[in-house]
Amino acid sequence: MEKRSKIPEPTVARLPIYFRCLIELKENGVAVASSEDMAARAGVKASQFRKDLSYFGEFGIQGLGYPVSHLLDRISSIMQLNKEHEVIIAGAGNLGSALLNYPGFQKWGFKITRVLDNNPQKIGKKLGDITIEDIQDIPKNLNSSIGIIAVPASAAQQVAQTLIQSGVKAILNFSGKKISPSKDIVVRNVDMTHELAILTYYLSVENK
Amino acid sequence: MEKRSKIPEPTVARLPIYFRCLIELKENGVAVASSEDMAARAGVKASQFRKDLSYFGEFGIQGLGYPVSHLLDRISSIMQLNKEHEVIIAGAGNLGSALLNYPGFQKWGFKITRVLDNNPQKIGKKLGDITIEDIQDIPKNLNSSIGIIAVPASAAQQVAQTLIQSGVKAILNFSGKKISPSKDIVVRNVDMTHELAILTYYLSVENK
DNA sequence: ATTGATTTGTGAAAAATTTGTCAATATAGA
DNA sequence: TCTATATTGACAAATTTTTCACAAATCAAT
Repeated sequence: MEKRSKIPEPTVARLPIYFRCLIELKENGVAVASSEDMAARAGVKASQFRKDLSYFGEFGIQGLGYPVSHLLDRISSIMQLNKEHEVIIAGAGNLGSALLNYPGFQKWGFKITRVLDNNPQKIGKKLGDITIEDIQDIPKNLNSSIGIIAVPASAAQQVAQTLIQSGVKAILNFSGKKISPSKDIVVRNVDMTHELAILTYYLSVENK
Repeated sequence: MEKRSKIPEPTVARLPIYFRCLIELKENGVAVASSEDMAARAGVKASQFRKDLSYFGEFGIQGLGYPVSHLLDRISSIMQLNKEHEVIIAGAGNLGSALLNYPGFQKWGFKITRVLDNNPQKIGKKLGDITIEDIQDIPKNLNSSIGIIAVPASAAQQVAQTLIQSGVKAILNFSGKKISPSKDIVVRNVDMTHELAILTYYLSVENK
């Protein structure tokens, strides 16, 4: 595992889409799918699907198509979805709770192991099976490499630092506040307010 | 309002980032900011910031920079963030509740006016100030142009249809299921599971 | 074994997006 | 008023990403 550096990021972002399509096909008992089939399901061009895969190897059979099960295994392995990942959620508010119970996570192998907060009212309370812990008391070397920031914008940077200190290597940030980049830490930002704003922009151009 | 068609979508997606930076600058009492300042805050190159703005007009003063307040007004108006937007949430589960209380929405002028569900256990119950309504009973002509889908994947397509029938023109879809595109309806998908998968991919290439 | 119908993988072309550069222009100070 | 400094807006170049198009490969049928 060393040479697959320069994969375009749009390609990486499409892999989960393909993964989802393949699961569906497998559940439907489809054994083989052509790039046209896959592309139609995924909402992309067939040539794009083939090009995307080509960065990782050759998975198809010319004249036939792609063996669903095999391709699923391969993409699974490329994205590391063949193993379980422990995830820490920082922020036991509405969003944190929603994420804890988000059905998709478990299905894809993401297991929430801890929920943190700094509110004394919440610390010690249970959220499902999990007891909310004081974010201050978090040990240094956890083996969760993924952290989710579901705290208010004002606390985001501080929380990020804490997570990183406890060994988190990848952060999914819902706070809306940009986190100043740290070496070797991968961050993705999801900003739901931005998404709504993008919608209203397009609404206004549609009704030109 | 008619000619601003071909704006690159990455440009549109950056406007909310600029918007957020400008709010911060204004709150800090900064009157003028250069493209360098703005770009550093937004995490982009200065030339990109200027290029992005150039699609919409000229907002800066050469030798000086951009008057924060004026630029804020302009971007506000371009993105329609100078008016309030009514939003319907479909799905009164954990995610729906989280979105209802999401502090960012109100601040940017998005007002949740209705929460819908199909679960008889939930219909009639209150969620904050809002009474959960039966999604079947929704009238045809609401003046909310934005709907949020926060239901399980299996129900997503059906719910989308219902929302569209009641006048929704833009959909923010959290279900993970692709919604088959309808004419004149803008859809954006947020898939949190995909985001985690993208993180695990990058984790594995980082540790190459 | 040969033919015909498919469909992949890929190199090259096209399109889209980002970045660099600089003339034009505004401000502030002498 | 003139000069030095700063910074925009836009054009051009560079880079990235998508799309095209076709040779090579596989299968099924004769």
